[in-house]
Amino acid sequence: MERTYKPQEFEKKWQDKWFSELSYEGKDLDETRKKYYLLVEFPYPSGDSMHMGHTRNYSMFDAVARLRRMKGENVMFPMGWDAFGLPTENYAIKVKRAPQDITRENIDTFRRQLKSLGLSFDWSREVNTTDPEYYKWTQWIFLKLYEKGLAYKAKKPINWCPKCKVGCANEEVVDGKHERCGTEVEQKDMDQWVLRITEYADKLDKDLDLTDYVESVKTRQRNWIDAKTWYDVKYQVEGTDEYMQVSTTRPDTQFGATFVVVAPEHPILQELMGKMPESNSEEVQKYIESSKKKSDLERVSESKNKTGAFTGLYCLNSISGERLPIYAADFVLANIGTGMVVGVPAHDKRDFDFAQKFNIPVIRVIEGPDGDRSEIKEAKDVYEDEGTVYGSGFMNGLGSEEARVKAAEYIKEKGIGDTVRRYHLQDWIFSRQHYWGEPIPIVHCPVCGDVAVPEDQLPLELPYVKEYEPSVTGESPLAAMTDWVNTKCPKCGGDAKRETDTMPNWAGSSWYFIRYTDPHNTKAIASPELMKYWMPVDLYEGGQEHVNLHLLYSRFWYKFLYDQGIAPSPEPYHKRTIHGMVLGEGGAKMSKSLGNVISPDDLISKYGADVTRAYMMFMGPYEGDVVWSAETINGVKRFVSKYYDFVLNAWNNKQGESDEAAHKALAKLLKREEDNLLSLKFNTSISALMEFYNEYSKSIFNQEDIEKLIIVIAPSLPHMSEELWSLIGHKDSVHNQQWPNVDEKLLQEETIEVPVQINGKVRGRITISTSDTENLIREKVLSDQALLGYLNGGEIRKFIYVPNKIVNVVV
RNA sequence: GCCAAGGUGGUGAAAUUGGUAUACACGCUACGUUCAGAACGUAGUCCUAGCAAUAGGAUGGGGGUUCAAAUCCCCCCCCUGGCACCA
Repeated sequence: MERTYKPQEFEKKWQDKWFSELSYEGKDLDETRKKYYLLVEFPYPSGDSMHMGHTRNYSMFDAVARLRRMKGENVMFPMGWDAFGLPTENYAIKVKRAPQDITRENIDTFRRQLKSLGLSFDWSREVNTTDPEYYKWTQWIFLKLYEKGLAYKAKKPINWCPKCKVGCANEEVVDGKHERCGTEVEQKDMDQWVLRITEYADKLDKDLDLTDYVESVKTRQRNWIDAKTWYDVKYQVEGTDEYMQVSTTRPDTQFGATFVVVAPEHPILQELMGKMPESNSEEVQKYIESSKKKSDLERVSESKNKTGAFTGLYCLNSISGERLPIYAADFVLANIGTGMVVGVPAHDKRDFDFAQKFNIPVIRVIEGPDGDRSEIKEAKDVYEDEGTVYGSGFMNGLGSEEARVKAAEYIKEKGIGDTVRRYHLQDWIFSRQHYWGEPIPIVHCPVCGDVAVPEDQLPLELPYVKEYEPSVTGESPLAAMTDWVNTKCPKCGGDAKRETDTMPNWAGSSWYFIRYTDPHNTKAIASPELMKYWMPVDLYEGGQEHVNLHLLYSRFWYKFLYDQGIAPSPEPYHKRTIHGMVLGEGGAKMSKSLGNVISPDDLISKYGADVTRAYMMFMGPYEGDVVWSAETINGVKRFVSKYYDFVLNAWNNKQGESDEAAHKALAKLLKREEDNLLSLKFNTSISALMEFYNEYSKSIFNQEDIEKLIIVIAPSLPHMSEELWSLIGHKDSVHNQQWPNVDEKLLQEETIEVPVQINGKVRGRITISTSDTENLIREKVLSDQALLGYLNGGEIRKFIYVPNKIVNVVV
């Protein structure tokens, strides 16, 4: 049969109408309705077309936005552009055009593509991180951080390509080599701006309890922060007045310490060099030289085979009083703890490996389960868990945790050390030696030092330059712009130079969700009333690649603004969920080089926006990766066009009363759609529609039910729903209709079929009334001849009836 | 090594969270429609035995709890992501 469903003939018409009437605006300060702030990660507008991943994520959440609006909520569903960054800069260098112009064109493409999917974004709130009116406030937040001492300058290593003579971003370094030329990159120390995120590390960890993120996101945030209490203790070097600042997280094992290890690059080794016996100092010097040549990768890959050098020196363990030999070894890292570690071979695998190699004794001090104190002879016996402490003086008999408390008291009392909070999370290096980012609003004055650009001079605009390549000194291309660089000091008026580093691409995305609440405000990042009304974000959906850094950075900025009395809540996002990826046919990542990229434009012109969207939802569960299949989309297309004909036929054959079964099933369908979409089960929301169609497409419906047949598909098939709505004579939009309240009575069945098991095996089913008592059901089962056959006249030991679910008879 | 999420038909996947395993869709098979293809329609499709009714088996493997396990507990295997000599 020829299908009448021709989406190309009406989708554009409805999109034009939707977007010209701005019907999807979230209404500010509307206290009559529940507000719902639905945030999807904004895209990086690359030079290629929009990705299938965007298509899928946005389609899914557009259904949620549309459903919630129909349920009467005041939904804000905004969109914008995260447009600073390297891909555009590299492309600009290649084609010798301004990134500003390229970005504008890319955004136009992306906006057109999003609109051609019929996504109901609130375009009146569009933001663009590269717009000076936007980054004015990014710079303003930076100055606030600077003012509060949370932005500071420090020498930090950057990746330096000696061949191209440029600094490169981490993303440009693949396997230790510069992506562009294949040369091995070096580390070069440069003055850089750093944000003191570690100041917020404990809050960022603890306040995860205030949120409703999916558990895996919380875990990943916690692991990334990895906050630990360290115990730094001073050990005197025997025969000298030098002290070693040794660090551990397990002071409960201190009495098992049999040696001390220093990272080879640690400066204390040079200080001790003169005190070492000559043969030892030579050996240590040689060891330091050789380990300098090793890359990080080599260090790790050799981890099984420990290396090191004995200094010939000993120190006194100030907790146990033991005399410990001091070694230099590169399995200890200079930047972890104090770079000096106590070796406890019985309770640390690495220490054990080292002790074996250098014939150092192994002393056990923590009991295993059931009081196990057996000797540690092999690597597999090493006991790293906690337990009762023995052979440890003042800590004897305590559990590991209590022992640590005791140890902390002890070292503080004796004045030999202290506890320190340390994190895996490092302070955030905020400088980039690139052009396409927000200029850092600082002026370097030879008299006054670093001076903040006054607020009324913001935005500090990025000037157009001729060359976008980083300069041969490793500085940003802005350094060559002498007109721009040379300025006056805002404080003393003397000659001064501007900071030429720019901000990382994480900057603009760290607060965009705030700007959406009040995107055109020229006086503040957003008005307090609007922030208070809309924040926090109710649901933030995004990719797992942003779960570590972006989430942490944006929570950090938001918490900082909260502490300044600007942001209205301690956390920016109430809930955070993660989508899966769309993979190419066969399961490989879609990429230009593999040639397996599917363009949303092609799909929309071939199948229409609704089929594309519904297919994206149907492919698989939201959190999982899905594999593109050209064949499967036909199934969805088939269903969508059949449903279109079904509604039109139902309209032509409509009666005063719907078939009772169909009427009830429709009520259930509305409930299922609502439940599925709100719990992000997009795939089953589409199957539910298919099931209903398969069962009731030949049924008779009345006018009211036909309208519901159209409303129920409005969230997931918005164009077709709108078209059908107008075809049956409505002038207003289906998307402005109320989502029907379902009569609970229609969801209840009076009679149902329940399976009957004999000894756990299904042997038949009986029809019961939902109000039947257990006794009545027992009678029904025992009077069923077919079921009696299975009982074999045996004695009934147990009769189980789970109301409305199942009967099990145990014989 | 550690952390996280998984493993269900030929394929993508469902399973009201302990209650009829495999819904829905793809693919495949047969028949029909069609000049042909595409598209469409009807029927079938977890495995084994049987013409059939039916019986037995099956959710990575093994054990356990329970009237009842894909789901809960213990051990093992495999795939995917992240972190990684973090003391």
